[in-house]
Amino acid sequence: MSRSPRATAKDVARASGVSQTTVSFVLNGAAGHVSEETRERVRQAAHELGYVPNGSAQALRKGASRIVLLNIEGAPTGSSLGSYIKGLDAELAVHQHVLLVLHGHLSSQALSDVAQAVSARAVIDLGDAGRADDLGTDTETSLDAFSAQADVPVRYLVDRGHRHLATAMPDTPELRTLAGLRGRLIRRATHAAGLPDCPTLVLPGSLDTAEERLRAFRTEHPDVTAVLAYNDDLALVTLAAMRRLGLRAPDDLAVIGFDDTPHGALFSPALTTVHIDAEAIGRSAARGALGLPAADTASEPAQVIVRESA
Amino acid sequence: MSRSPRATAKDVARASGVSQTTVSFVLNGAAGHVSEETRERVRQAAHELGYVPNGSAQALRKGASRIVLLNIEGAPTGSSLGSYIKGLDAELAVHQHVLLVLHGHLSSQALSDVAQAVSARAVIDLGDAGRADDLGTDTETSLDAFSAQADVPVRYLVDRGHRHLATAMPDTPELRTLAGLRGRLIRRATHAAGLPDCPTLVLPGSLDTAEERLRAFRTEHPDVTAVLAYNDDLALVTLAAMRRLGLRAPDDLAVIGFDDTPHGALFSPALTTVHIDAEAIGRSAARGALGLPAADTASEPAQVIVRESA
DNA sequence: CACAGTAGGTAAATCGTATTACCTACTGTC
DNA sequence: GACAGTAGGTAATACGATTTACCTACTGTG
Repeated sequence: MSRSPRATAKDVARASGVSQTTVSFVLNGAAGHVSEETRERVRQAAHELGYVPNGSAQALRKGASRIVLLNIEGAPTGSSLGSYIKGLDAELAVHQHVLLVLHGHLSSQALSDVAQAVSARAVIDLGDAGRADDLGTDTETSLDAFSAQADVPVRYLVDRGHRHLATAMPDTPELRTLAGLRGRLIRRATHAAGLPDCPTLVLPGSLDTAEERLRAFRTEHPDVTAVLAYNDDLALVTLAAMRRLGLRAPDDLAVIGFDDTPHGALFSPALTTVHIDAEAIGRSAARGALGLPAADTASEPAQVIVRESA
Repeated sequence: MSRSPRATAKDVARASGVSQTTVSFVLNGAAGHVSEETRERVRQAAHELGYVPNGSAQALRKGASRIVLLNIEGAPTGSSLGSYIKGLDAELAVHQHVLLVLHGHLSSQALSDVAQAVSARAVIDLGDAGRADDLGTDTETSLDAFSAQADVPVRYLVDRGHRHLATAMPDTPELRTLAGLRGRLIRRATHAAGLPDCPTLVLPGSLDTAEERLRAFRTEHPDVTAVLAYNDDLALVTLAAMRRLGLRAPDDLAVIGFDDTPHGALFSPALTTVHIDAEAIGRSAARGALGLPAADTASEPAQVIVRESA
């Protein structure tokens, strides 16, 4: 079917007895006047030869490739970030683009170097929120959308009578920028709800240290009755530490996660969490990156999945 | 520092008073005779202009880009696959390559089309194991290395007196190929250990159905005393289903996971799991893809992290 | 002095595509 | 029958790098 050196536009031209120019016109549906017969002949030949345009050549000529860069700063893609990527990827695929995910930690400079190297069509930098420290501007980035629904769980907790909330944040540098953003949004939401200041419980991955930290936090902030964790993983750490300390959720302390990962339901007590339509956010981020008008289907609002822990 | 249109080799040439040919020779450290003075002058100019070679042009000329494709078939990167990617990414970065991760589900054809479109330097296809159905050939792909250490947990269980083992596999199509491979390797290991046939417990993500399935499985295979799950997530589903049925691990049924994810330690009973040096496997996969000799530092062997569940 | 060899460098072709600027019929209109 | 307009198409160039083939001193050697 396809010989070793793959067919070029010139090959297609030769096979269909026209010039390479015409091939290009036909295959790009461009303006050049070409008769319907010829169009068909060219399409045929292209199909038979298994012609796939060389992306590098296209990128060189047009100044931009069909690659969109996503920098996730080493964050794990298991949670809603995974769905986000899925949506992004799917929507890009519709428009013949591919998503290039950078899992490493890059400086802003390194990132833009890679961007140039592949002539990226667009760059989505989830580490950017940490660099540009002015959350005030309404850039409405995907990150914003990602974390914006912080007030949904806050309202839920308030409705249940909680007034002293706290956030649980990871101490790993990988997540600092993303976590920082979500933390600020939560604080903004509590403030808007007229609640007192919202202290932060910094938790490590290790259970031993977590227990330690939680104990200290409880004595320092005895009036806190509910914890909003950065994500489900951290919420589970909190619950596990509570179990060690003999505390029960939600009575001693209510815990609510973020992301609706599968693990949450398995735990005992089952984790109450916030479901975000990350896939839709990803799709809309894709449209944004490509400069397309916003999609017709908006994303569903955030939703509290009520289980046992809050 | 860097004006809008980024500097090309021609700009560097002009700035340092040489031809573009010379610039290319200097920057690639190639054979062409160039005096040390000139070299230095060119490097200076390149640095000052913030010159980054245009990857598309390079790819076009050389026939291959500095991009390596990884198809993960939509699998979540939270577990050891995440570490694998991290290692792959890091090692590739050392050699100035970038990893392009495809999260969608592509046909073999679509994959090779993308590969051509970006002139990929190499393609690593984790879905490939499912397509090429002859596990017999010793291709020693990264997948092989990935799942090869199946006999470590089997030996561990046998040492503890278990003789009737089972595997727990997901019913999601995303993971079928990877899971299938690991399942076959486990079966091969049990067979090599002279154990009786090893039935498969197919588990869904939903806890309700899981409970159902487990109950049925227990009546059908009453002699099974230990379960090797495809990964930690599935192991936790098993444990949660057991709790619902009033079963205790490890006494009623021993459960062992795969991947050593953080959640395992949080659970009660804490999950016994298999730690794989996935990052090293990733690094070596990178070297393989680039055609480099195998690294000096081999990966550590698989290791059972003994906690409570087995 | 003639001639080879080398150090230091450059012009030009090439990769595969998109696009601009042409060019050649042919048709209709007055 | 002159002239405009259009349908259908092509030649040539540019994108930015790599690489081959060449070119010009200059140096040493017999």
